Amino acid sequence: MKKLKEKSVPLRTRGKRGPRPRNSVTLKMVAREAGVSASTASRIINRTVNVSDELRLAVEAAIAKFNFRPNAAARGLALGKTLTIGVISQAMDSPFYGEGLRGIEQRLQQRGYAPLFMSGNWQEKEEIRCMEELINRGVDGIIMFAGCLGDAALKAYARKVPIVVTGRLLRAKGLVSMQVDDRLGANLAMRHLLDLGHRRIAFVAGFENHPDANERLAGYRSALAAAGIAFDPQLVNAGDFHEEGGMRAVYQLMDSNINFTAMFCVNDQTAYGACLALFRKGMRVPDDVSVIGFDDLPSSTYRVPPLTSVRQSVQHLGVCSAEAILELIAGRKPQITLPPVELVVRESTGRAAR
Amino acid sequence: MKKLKEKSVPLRTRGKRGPRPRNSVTLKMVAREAGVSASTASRIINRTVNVSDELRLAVEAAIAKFNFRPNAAARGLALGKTLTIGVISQAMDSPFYGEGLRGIEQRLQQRGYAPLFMSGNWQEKEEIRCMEELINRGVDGIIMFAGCLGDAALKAYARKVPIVVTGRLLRAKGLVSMQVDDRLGANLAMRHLLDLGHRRIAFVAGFENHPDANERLAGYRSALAAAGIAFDPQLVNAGDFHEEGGMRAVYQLMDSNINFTAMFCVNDQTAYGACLALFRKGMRVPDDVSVIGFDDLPSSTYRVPPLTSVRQSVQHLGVCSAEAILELIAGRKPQITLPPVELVVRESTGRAAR
DNA sequence: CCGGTTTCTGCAACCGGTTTCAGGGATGCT
DNA sequence: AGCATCCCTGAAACCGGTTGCAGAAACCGG
Repeated sequence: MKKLKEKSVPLRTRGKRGPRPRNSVTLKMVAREAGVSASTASRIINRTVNVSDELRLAVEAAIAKFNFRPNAAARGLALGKTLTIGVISQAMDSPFYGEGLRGIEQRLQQRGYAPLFMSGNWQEKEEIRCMEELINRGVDGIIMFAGCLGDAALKAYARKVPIVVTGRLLRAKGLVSMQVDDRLGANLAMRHLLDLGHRRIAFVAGFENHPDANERLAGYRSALAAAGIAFDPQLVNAGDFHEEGGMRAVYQLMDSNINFTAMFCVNDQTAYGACLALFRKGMRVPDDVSVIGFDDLPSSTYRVPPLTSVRQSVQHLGVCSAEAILELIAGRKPQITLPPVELVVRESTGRAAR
Repeated sequence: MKKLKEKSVPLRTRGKRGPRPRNSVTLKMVAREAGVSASTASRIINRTVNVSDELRLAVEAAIAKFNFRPNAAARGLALGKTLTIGVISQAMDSPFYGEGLRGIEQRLQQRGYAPLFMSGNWQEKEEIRCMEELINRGVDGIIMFAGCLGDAALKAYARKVPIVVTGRLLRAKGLVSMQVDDRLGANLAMRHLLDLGHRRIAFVAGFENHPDANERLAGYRSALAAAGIAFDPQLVNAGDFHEEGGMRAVYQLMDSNINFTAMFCVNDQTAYGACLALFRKGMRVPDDVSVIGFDDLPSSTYRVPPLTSVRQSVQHLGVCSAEAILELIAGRKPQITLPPVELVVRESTGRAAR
């Protein structure tokens, strides 16, 4: 039975193995066509070393002829990198995240990277799942776009893969964080309302422990203090960063007969909800109540009336975070400066009524 | 100088090659820990064959101990599949696409697949770039979510990789298409306006050669015909599926002193623009002009006033297309039925004024 | 007690690239 | 001419998994 003493006989004669699902134009085929070895072809493609013009042209011709494009998985395996960046956001259909994701995609594409998006749906557990999945897939870096994962967990992950996180400030090795100046933005908004003569200004907050939300609340309070107006807790309502939260806040204020002539909302979506609730209650914006948001989403330009907001260019934030993760991967210290927040005055704010 | 006649001496003793960027827990390490070979470990992980309970437990323990997760690139290379689906849309920050993408992501995730999103920005050239890039990356299938790539090119790609395309109907091998019933939707919208007594109904169209847009226009015309109203080309204006197009249409109509009491817009974003332009012109919605959209984007619920629209559940369309691509990959014939379009009456439409 | 199955396991080929190393040819210098 | 250098190029190891094949062990009946 042991007829083969020579066990290392090559099995190449064996029939084709699995199905070959991809229409594979391989490097070898290109090399053979050009009359060179695979190594040389690879070197020409990656411009690793100089080769004679003759061979270069031959290989380039073969590539063009076959329309060859190197297999990304194989290259990723060999190089230990995938040219893919994992991006964790909360929901793709949120206008806020959509804009940021667009910025990320745009910048990454310019550098030959592709984003792999995953959504955490505002749940820490889901975010962890995303993290693990992205790491398995061998992404070269991860952008955590305004997530709710704890700082400690994030730091732990940062030891396995470069991470950029937005919406909070955090220092750790292999991690870069960036946050817009929420407090300044809130101050701009409040100063605008105060300048218009408003004194009873309501604030619709976000989730309790959300860093951005807290900073904006802090800005609200400091602006009031600077204007010599006492802080009235009745004027502050919890929201959820969505339209529903804005609506609930308005109903609550009005049902409690709390007086106010202006509302500062933690983000634009909240402001949209507030506007709708005011409309339902028969109040006109801005004649009866001024409303101001935060983020300046693209759609805010087209609201009726167009919404006054604090612009933070979420798209630009996306671009910057993409830039940062690439720098981090390259082993450099990212030196990113976010554009300043600015007030965009439109038609949802006006002089105080009384 | 030729001291080695034996050229096939293994080079394993050579120092570590490239940097090893990933925190690599490899299959081999797990296998060694469990006291088995890599093959056995692989078989246990994939449940390819039965192995003794003893070994199974040992391997499982080792996996847990190291928190091992197989490298996706390597597995993809070996298997010829990547558990990744390419998704081409036009822009991530569009509420329309955002919703669809969310549906796709949701469904794919349940099946262990991950979506790789790329945006074509409404340009055929970009879509081609996306296609090529996705194919290079070895995605197992591609979902083309309402793109503008030509039918012929699409069919050609379908021979290389399974494709699902939405927004048009197309028959080809390895390709599945799905389209909502635009004509019926347009009919529903028009019947609603006609029932409210409107006779001069403007239509804001989309791009010229866009299948969805054309179908909706056809529905507009057929509904008019059914009601015995002559088609007036003056009432039809070109749009761009965005707010700007809706605004331009309103300005054009009013500057030309063309009479109308209602507007049917090719999609919700166009309707948003129309509402804003009407507001600027001092017209009230719905008292002076009724406005109806198409898509029923989530934000339409929160417009002031809330927008009447034709619901097509873009998210569900996303879910269905994800379902279809998975079926296609599995070699089955997808049998998908889209939910019917339906009219959602809100407050932007009312009885005709005169 | 022995040959024939059946079940399990390991070796090594393979996926498609990248990269090290060594060898050959051309060139430079004495 | 002789020898060290430098530049190119190809063979083969390697990335981290999967899997065909065959050998070993366990099981079975006669």
